[in-house]
Amino acid sequence: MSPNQLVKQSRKKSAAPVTASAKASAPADEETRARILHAAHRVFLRAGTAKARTQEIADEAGVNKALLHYYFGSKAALADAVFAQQAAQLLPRIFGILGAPDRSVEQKVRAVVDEQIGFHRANPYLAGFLATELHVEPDRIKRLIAPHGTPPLAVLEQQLQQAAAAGTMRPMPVAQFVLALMGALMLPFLMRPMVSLFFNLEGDRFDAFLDERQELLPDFFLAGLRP
Amino acid sequence: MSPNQLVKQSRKKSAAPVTASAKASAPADEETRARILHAAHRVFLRAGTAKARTQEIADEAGVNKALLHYYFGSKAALADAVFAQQAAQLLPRIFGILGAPDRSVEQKVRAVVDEQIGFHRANPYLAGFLATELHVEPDRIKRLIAPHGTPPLAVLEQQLQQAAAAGTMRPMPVAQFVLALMGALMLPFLMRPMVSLFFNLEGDRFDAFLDERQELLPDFFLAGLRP
DNA sequence: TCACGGATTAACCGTATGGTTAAACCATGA
DNA sequence: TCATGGTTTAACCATACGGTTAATCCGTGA
Repeated sequence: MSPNQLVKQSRKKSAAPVTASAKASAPADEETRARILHAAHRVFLRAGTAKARTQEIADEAGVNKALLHYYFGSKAALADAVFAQQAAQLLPRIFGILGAPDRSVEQKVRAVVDEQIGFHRANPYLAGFLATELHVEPDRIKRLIAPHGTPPLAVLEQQLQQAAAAGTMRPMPVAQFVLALMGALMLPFLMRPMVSLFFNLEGDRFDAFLDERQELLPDFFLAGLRP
Repeated sequence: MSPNQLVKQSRKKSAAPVTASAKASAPADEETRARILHAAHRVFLRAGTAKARTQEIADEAGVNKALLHYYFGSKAALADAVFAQQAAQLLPRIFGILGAPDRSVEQKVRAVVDEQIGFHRANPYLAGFLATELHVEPDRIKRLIAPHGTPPLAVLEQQLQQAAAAGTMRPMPVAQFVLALMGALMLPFLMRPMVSLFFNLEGDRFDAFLDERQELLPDFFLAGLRP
């Protein structure tokens, strides 16, 4: 599943300068657009779209504030673009691994734990940003993310069902299992300040905690699946 | 652990009307203060403190906007009060159950699953609110929540260590286990719109999913602990 | 070389918002 | 009954903010 498959095509009218000039894709300066999007990404992820200020984005992009509107039409539209981009960066990683047709359940669990811990370590604001935006504007995701033809986890579902039927695994609906696994992986990032405070994981210790987690979680979750 | 033990005492100067009149607790109308706090609670939890408007809180409390400042001094202070109150409502439930001295690990896991699913069902915005606020203002929790003398999970930690030493359980640090469990319990609420969309859990189906979850998670997590 | 048009900017605008002020209200007790 | 002081309000204020406008810049093709 490529990221673009997830995102509803929306470039249809990305706020052209009043006169709806054609030439939809790649106008002269696609690079400026990207620079703005990048700046918006940084600012929005840190502050959340509600607290973020367009001026700050413009500054960080090194352009005039009016240019944001020239390219994206409004703060909300820009926020939509960033949200869609971030969701489309996270979800395929999860579904791509867990939904793969050619790996065992065990391989998938080990792979997704490694991948996700690495990913959120490298993008520590992403999970919190998504949770924030989902909370503040719950309907946006329906507007922006396209439903997919076949459920992306159909293969994993079959694997779990067959193993359950064969008696080699505890019966467990995919959704229940995947959401347990993802919750365990994401919560430390979603509530990092609280987690750090209560489990004494400030600074370096948080990293050590993640190393240990990467080690322990796969076996733990696979053990949970044993009958 | 009572809720109040968690919250740093802060009433010391709750923005009295300039003349710092003594009479700290229960001035004439403690009830108005409570009504404002209640309204703030409702508005902040739905919208997050950044998007929430003081006017809306005043309306919902049936008072003039100036009264918010009379009682709480500023929007930020009011937000602090709500945040502290909400954190102090969630955390003792978890630590109270998991840290209890007189229950087995199995009893604790079963109890906390029941309790938390019920609690978040009844307070569906709380988890998202906490995540949002932690993300947007990561330092607030250190300012508002007092560190506790003895770690609240010391007993559980001992139980896990003893069971590991006896070979009846897989070795598992408390933090790793508790954060896996809490993540599994809270993620559906933290990212409900996304979860609902991708696992087809709109409306009633979400409730059914929670019922099923309440049934499955205890055994699943206890199985994960088996050696 | 110059006209065209997209890209970019400085300056501006209306308003929503958090916060303040001065006055009115009202219960209490002297 | 009236002075006191905590409580509440209507009206007001400053400004931060998202958005708009009109002009300028500048590469390109005729």
